[in-house]
Amino acid sequence: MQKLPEDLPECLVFLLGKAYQKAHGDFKKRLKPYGLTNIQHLVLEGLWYRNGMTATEISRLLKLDKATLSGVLERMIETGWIVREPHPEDGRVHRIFTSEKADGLKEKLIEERKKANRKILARFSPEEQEVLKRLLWELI
Amino acid sequence: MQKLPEDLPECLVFLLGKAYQKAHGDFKKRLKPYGLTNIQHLVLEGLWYRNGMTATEISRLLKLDKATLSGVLERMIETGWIVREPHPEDGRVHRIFTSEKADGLKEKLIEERKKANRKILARFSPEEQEVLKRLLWELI
DNA sequence: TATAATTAGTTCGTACACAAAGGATATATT
DNA sequence: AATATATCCTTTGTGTACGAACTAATTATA
Repeated sequence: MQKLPEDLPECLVFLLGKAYQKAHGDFKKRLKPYGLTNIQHLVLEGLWYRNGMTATEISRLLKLDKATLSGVLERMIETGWIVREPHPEDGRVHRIFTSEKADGLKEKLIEERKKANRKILARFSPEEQEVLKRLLWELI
Repeated sequence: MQKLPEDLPECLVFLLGKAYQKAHGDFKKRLKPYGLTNIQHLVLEGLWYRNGMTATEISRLLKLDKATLSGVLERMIETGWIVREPHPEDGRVHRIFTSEKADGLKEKLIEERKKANRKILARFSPEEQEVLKRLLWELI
């Protein structure tokens, strides 16, 4: 990247934004052939971890805003990645399950994420990889 | 953060997203009293570095999509943070300048960014801070 | 000099982020 | 039972992010 204003390149707010922009963009391209967005992929990974969660549980687990999630889930139902079933005991709640279409692609989709991750990390030594992960994890 | 699916916590795509989410959210709160968004603040910093840039130059310098920038600049003109002047020699081009309102708050606004940055880095040792910055920088 | 290619900027469409407010249902309190 | 409170989820509004198509103006080429 070219020269930047003042000490902006020292600023984590800026650096994290651009690093995220890059990683997000790379992964986005990988998912495009599947017709999935990054967030939709993340929701699937959440459901493969624990199928049948409610929207609120998904929101908490993946730190996704519930207002945002509402629209994401709606689109994923329309495109057949997930199904929604009413909760038998609580009329407010709907439980979310992955579809057969999604489950059929599970291994491939998880592998795409891992590939994207490996590509990002490829430029670092194993020690650097661990440090970076640890520091980012501490930020969260 | 609570327990997460599979090896997702190992994934840089995910970690960067959440770290960005956090840093962005913190800074956003700081800027709220000024009526500025994060991106608008970034544009001002860019202009304080080199006033009179065109939209395309700002876009390249700060890695902002030109379609996105178009709307951002429009709102910043409406709210009086910047002014736009036609280029005397090239009819396609408009040059962007910071307003007096913006310049009057320059020191405060830059200090807010630095404070946000220091808060993020506070949990790390000086060595860790440098490593984190270097690794993120290499990603970009 | 007519035409092609390039460049600056806008507009459109889709998706996400998130604050705030609202509707529906469930539970607790009186 | 009636009211209050809490929870689940959606809707609305504003601000990005970005691909794609488009206009207008400029420059290069035949």
